[in-house]
Amino acid sequence: MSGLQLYNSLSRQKETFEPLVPGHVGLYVCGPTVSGESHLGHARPYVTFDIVHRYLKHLGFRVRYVRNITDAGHFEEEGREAEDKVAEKAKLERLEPMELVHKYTSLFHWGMRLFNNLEPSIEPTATGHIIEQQRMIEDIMQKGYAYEVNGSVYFDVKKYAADYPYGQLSGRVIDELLETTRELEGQDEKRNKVDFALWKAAPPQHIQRWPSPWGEGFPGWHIECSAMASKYLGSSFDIHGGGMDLQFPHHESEIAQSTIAHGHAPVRYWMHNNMITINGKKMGKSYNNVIKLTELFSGNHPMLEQAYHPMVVRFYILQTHYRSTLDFSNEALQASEKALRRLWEAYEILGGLVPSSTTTIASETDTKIRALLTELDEFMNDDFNTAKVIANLFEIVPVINGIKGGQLKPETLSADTLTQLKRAFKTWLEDILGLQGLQPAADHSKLDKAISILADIRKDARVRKDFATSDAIRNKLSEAGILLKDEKDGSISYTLA
RNA sequence: GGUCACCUGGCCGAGUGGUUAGGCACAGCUCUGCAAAAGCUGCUACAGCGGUUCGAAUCCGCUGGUGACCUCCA
Repeated sequence: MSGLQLYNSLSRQKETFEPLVPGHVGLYVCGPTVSGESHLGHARPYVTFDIVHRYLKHLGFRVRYVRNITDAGHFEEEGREAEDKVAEKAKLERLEPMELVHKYTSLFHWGMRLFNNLEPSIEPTATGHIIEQQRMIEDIMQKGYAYEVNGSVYFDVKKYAADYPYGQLSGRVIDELLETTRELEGQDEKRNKVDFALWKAAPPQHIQRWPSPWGEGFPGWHIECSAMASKYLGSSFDIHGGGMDLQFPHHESEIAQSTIAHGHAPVRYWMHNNMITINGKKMGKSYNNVIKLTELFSGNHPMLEQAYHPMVVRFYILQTHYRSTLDFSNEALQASEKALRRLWEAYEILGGLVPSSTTTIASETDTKIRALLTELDEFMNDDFNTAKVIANLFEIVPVINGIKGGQLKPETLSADTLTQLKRAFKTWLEDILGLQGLQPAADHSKLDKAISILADIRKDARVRKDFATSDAIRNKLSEAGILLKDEKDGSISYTLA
């Protein structure tokens, strides 16, 4: 078996992963609500589950990864009447709902691509599955766990809780929920405060609306995920992921709905990533402390000291375990940038190392490298501990640099280990962690030539001990953002700042 | 108010009851005309107070602090 252990939010412990269908994995992740721009906080689940996706593939599973686009607009109940988030924003921006949704979907995809997240297998939209959602609602009503009031349909949580275990995932106790003193307006229609809407009647001004057996309206908060997950992954599937903040009520409601509709719990393993915080507080719209991806990548935000490359952000996310909070700071991002540069440079250097012809008995270092590589699988199998994987890769960096810099003899590594090492770095950095170099892949051949001309002049000057000239060349290039390095072998290399 | 987490060295962060996580920063050294890079070395912490234990940052309790969820939220 794979030996993969993952933390199941449902049981609150690590469990051995065993797919329902051998060799196949069904993975569902709650996607974005495309009524606005994605921000740094949104980056976390999609990077996290991209790693899950990639690693499962690496283990040889065939993965069907479904990630929805919420484009129907969940309504909000804090005001007097339900209002459609999407429609509301559209009015402000004078856009058609579908136009708005399209714009932010595109922007979301743009961000995902920059993060080098693999595409999901299926990316279903809520608006594209109205029929499926209605069918599911009807089914639940027939089974007696939902009721209609004034064109809206609500799920009867109290009744459900009497017949099935409720609140397991989020640790809620139904009686406590019922007793909550919290008063929310516009809840008169519900039999109990804990009930949630499956279908909501659309007020006249509501732009998004669909005909239904209960009149014109739109789907409730949670039904889309259940309907689409079961359509594409089956009534029972392996892994459902999302942010911790979705555990309640979203995921708890999904479980209840699906359990009634299908007669059994929908998901075997629930995975939840922790939040990204900023100054210790969760980054979120309601806190008004978000940094949008466009701002992050451009540096155009009062809290940002500079722009951050998407790969830096990805790396920064991966340096922490996904179930820990991750605090944003310029210092942390900048540390990640330097670290990633060093790691990637070592990776490139590694590619150029050639095995020593000298045959030697395995050195201590050689043995250590092999051990470090072996551990990578263990770390990843232990609930996707990318932080430890990266730590081990960093332990290897001085060996690579040492061989290149001459501090270590080439025969320190056996040919076999070197081959393994090269393959491992490729596999782990590129395939599993999904990292890329920071240098844009643009064509630099002309720049290369220009620099090499300057480098030659500088070399001449140095031979003549005309250090004034040589230093001037280096310093001026440095001001232009081009850093020259005199290598030990007399060659000159450069990097772009 | 209820439920549940978390509190690690200058900063970010991993963590198993007994062994240096790692990164960034910093200091010294090697290399270098100088620099950069690289290498080596150093910096050894676990909120406080009790308890369990031969031994606890790691288990238990109390106190303090922070946060999340309970309402749309990744």
